[in-house]
Amino acid sequence: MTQYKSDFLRILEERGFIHQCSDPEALDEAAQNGVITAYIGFDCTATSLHAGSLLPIMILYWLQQTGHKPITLMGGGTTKVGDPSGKDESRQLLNDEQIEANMAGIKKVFAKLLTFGDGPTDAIMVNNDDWLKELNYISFLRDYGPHFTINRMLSFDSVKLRLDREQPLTFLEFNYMILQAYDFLELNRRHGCTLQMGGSDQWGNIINGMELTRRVAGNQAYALTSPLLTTASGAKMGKSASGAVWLNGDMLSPYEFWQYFRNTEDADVGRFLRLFTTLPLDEIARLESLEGVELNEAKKVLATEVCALVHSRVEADEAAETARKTFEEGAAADGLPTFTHDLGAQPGLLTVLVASGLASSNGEARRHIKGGAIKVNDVSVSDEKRVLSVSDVNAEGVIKLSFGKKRHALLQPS
RNA sequence: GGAGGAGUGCCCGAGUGGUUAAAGGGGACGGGCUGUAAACCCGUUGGCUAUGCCUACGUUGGUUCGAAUCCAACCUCCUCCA
Repeated sequence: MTQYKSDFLRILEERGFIHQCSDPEALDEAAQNGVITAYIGFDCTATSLHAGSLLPIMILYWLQQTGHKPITLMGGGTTKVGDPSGKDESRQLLNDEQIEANMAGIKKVFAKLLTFGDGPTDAIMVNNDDWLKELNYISFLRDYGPHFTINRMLSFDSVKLRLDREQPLTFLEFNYMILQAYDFLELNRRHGCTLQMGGSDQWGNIINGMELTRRVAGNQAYALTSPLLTTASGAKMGKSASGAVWLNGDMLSPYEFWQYFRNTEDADVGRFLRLFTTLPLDEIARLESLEGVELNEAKKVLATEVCALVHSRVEADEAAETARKTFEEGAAADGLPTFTHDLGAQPGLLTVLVASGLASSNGEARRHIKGGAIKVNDVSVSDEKRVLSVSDVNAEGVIKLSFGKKRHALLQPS
């Protein structure tokens, strides 16, 4: 491993963010001698990013913390075309208003970790639609087509894999590479951006952009990728029982977000602490050396720290406290997901479970009751005809519903 | 343009006239064991106003008492030929 001299690369290296880097020595040099401007591209297909995007966001965080300028590139233009990589169902195409709304939602998370503004190291958010929509096919081909050889494009893993497996690769997809490369060039021209970062699966695309920038603009540029993030047991990052692990509070409560990280597998604790928190490395080393039950303490620290970064310190502490009451005291902590329901008509448990979001249909609720997964005020229920009434309301004025050991909701009588 | 093959539930994949809401596996969820972990074992894995009804095997029609299964057209993909 290279011994990096710049703060930026040294920190990324120490914390496990680096998978590949195009010219480490030169980039290290550049990062020492001045401000580098770097970008990462993000999808804007939803109003929030999810946990899978946390890793690139943290890279941008460290970039800015070490005195450089982050650019968050929103793929507004590419979103309009639709991502072709999903084979059968082509993603629904979004219109300008939706994309606009999504970008606004996503920016809320960036704003928690990055400082935006006009200063030399302030972050900026740009939308590739700004330049992609202006492109003229013929002049684009003439200006940039000569810089890409099919021979070379065919040699990229992303392409080779598809061809080897005899899966179709459409011309549209094939062109994505070029559009992405063009983004890099455009950012270089507009903002002096010299580094693109991304997941290891983006390596080929990034290299293309780097070379295009060098050929057309004559500027040295760099590529840096991070490892593809999966849990120790191989699952993709960012899915939980209740769906995607959104970063925005209005999509997923801080408490549920906290729970996601609290449930990290043992084998991932150290890695995640390095990647997703800003704790000093010696502190992390201490935490990950804990064993058995004690490691749970490290998981709580992990959950609270990540939650504090993405939401706020106050919300993180509240989430930790809610979890403590719920799991360590078995109480009905008021920070649990809460919903209101009328008890006047003595609603059936099935209906209420669906209303709470713990089950998505009566049938599912029924199965869960049969499977012994449902509790009302911590008492198992086996009767699917069970009805709720005011007599079920506990001393705190709510009814606690549980699905399994981990998911709870409070019913507030209305 | 010609000749063949394929399209099944979240995914992979069996089924080739009724007993099929559809084998098996994966994933996911729940239970057990634990530490709100992993591994392992067990269970569940269309919907509903529910001894019944509705939706579902690429799409639309047809044959039949009855179709995922047979027929026709169409759509999509793959292979070979031109």
